[in-house]
Amino acid sequence: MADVARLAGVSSQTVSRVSNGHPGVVDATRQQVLDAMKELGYRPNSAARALKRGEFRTIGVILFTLATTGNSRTVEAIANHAAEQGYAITLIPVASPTQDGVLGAFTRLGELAVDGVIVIMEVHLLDAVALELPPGAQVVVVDSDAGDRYPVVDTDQADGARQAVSHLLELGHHTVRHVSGPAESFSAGRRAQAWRDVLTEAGRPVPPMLQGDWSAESGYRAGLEIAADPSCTAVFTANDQMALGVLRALHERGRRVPEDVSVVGFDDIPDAVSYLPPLTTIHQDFAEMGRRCVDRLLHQIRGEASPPGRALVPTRLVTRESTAPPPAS
Amino acid sequence: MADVARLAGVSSQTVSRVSNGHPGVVDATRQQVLDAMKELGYRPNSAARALKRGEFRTIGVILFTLATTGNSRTVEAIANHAAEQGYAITLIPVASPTQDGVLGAFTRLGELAVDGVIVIMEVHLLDAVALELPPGAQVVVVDSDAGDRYPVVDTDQADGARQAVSHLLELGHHTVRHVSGPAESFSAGRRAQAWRDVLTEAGRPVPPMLQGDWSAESGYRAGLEIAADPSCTAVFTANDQMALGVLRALHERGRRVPEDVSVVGFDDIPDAVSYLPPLTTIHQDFAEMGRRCVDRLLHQIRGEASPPGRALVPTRLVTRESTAPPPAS
DNA sequence: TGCGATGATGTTTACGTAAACATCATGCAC
DNA sequence: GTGCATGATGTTTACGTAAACATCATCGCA
Repeated sequence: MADVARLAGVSSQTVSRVSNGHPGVVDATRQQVLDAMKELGYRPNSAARALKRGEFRTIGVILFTLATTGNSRTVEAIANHAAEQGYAITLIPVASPTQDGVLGAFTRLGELAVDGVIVIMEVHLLDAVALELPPGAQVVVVDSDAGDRYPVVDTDQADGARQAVSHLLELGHHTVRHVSGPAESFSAGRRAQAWRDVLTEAGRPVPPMLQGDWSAESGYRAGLEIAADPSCTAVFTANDQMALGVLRALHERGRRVPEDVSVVGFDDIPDAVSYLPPLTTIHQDFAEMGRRCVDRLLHQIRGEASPPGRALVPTRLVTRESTAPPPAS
Repeated sequence: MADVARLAGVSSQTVSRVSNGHPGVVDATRQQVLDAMKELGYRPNSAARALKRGEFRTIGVILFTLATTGNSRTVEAIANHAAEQGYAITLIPVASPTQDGVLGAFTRLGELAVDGVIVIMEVHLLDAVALELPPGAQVVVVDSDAGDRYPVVDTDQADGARQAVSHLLELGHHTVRHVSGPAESFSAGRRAQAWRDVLTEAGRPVPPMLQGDWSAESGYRAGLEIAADPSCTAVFTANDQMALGVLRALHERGRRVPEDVSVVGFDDIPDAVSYLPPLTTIHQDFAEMGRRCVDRLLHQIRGEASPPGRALVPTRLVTRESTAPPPAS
């Protein structure tokens, strides 16, 4: 910076003013400075900036994995929206969903250059360790059981699940089986609860729930059980990838979809339209989710009033070919 | 830090030594400092650290999208391995594969607090703009056409594609059609070239190539054309998601896989085993890829000798049920 | 016993920036 | 013409840390 100032024949403070777009610099001077910057290939040192300003213009995102489509799409949306707001995203992967893994991530996090953190993870896993945030850092939690401790940005999981199950009941199915996500997932829990609620409200029997882990493989295992149950005519899976596994199991066991069994997924990932058959599923608006996370966090960082409302991000049913009325039997 | 020093009754320099794990501090003193840190909730300020040390311990990853499975898995592997090395990952999403989008990303990048950058993108798109890196930042390019300008970490795309096509020929197929990735993708180009080479070397006809964009939807469109070509008995798609679309199209048109048509994908994403039928594909080792990217970049950052070899990350054929000998005809 | 070597700890300084304050020239009102 | 307001630019300082150097006590050995 000093070099630039010397070359432009001004003080370093004027260089600073130009580089930050402050007013009160005459055009001729500004141009001189800009020329000098260019000639010397000057880039402001972000560490020094951050030190002086007391903020990093960076948001940390802490999560277990990018392997589930929902997570990676959420992260992408967060990154895009944050970039628009002039913030960068730092990824904090947690090696494993164990205390050690989380602890390691948070130890790193404590020293990390972030103004705030978005947690895409079950909060109770955080409780296991002292949540040592960088001083002054804010937290927003995605789709989790944060209670009142942290602001939460939420998708309307329950409504989505209700739409899925209702859709199947309206088609005439007597009841619906559910392949849920992992027990520790709050989202999975809410989808399962809504499934139970709708059946109960409709006076239908609630068949045993099958437990998966979001992966297609786990869906396949659940699907084998479903295929072995001739009374089952409708399945609601907690995400699309598990639905893919269910479809495979049903196909292998000779049960046709949707003629014999209807299947509804959750997420509406781009691939779902290409499943065999194309999957009826609950569409999630990941972009909106990312936007809300970032907006909310920035509000907090700036100490502004509590962000506008706690409305849930809506979901909607997308009907494709994997659902139909039950067989006449 | 001064507060901690005061409370512990030592100098700030001793606090610094403890916080960085430097030797030469007696255990009793160290413990006092640690206690004081804990009591005051002290966290080192990473901006000041970075300023003093001249490095950020952060790697930037610049890419278009996390929506393709390959990208998100590569990023995850990079993040994990970087974390092991004490480095954080900053995501730099490029809004769109246009000059404006890339330019915007690089303008931000220029001011970003990173020691190096991993580019998961076609280099020729970077050429459109002045590649203004933070001073001293290093670059590693993934699977791209960087020529000699940047170090490249590469998967053995060509070998993978050769394995795929050879496998089909060995099963007895006369020739193989190819659904490629987007024209601007270097990886896609190499897979397509290898496909052409193998067919040519075997003295087989090279049928017209079909162009996709990595998405299942584009695979579906290509699949419809393939289904309309009764002479086609074998397809090699440049990734698994497009293979999913091809499977759907073939199924809709009543062409059985693998009895009528064999299909081979590329990537071996976890879902591929659950496709109908489970997909024969080329396995990529994304974890190894991520590791090599990070190692290579850190080598450069530290100014160490040119990293060990430029060996390609190997690929391997995973045979499942989507391939079989051609119909007797 | 004394002296140098060793190891523990303290003091000074600089990293690059931007806020706060100081200075200077210009122009306008009286 | 004088004085003062205004706007442009320069000077000083502090942000929190860690390297370099300085100091001090202790211990072993002649």
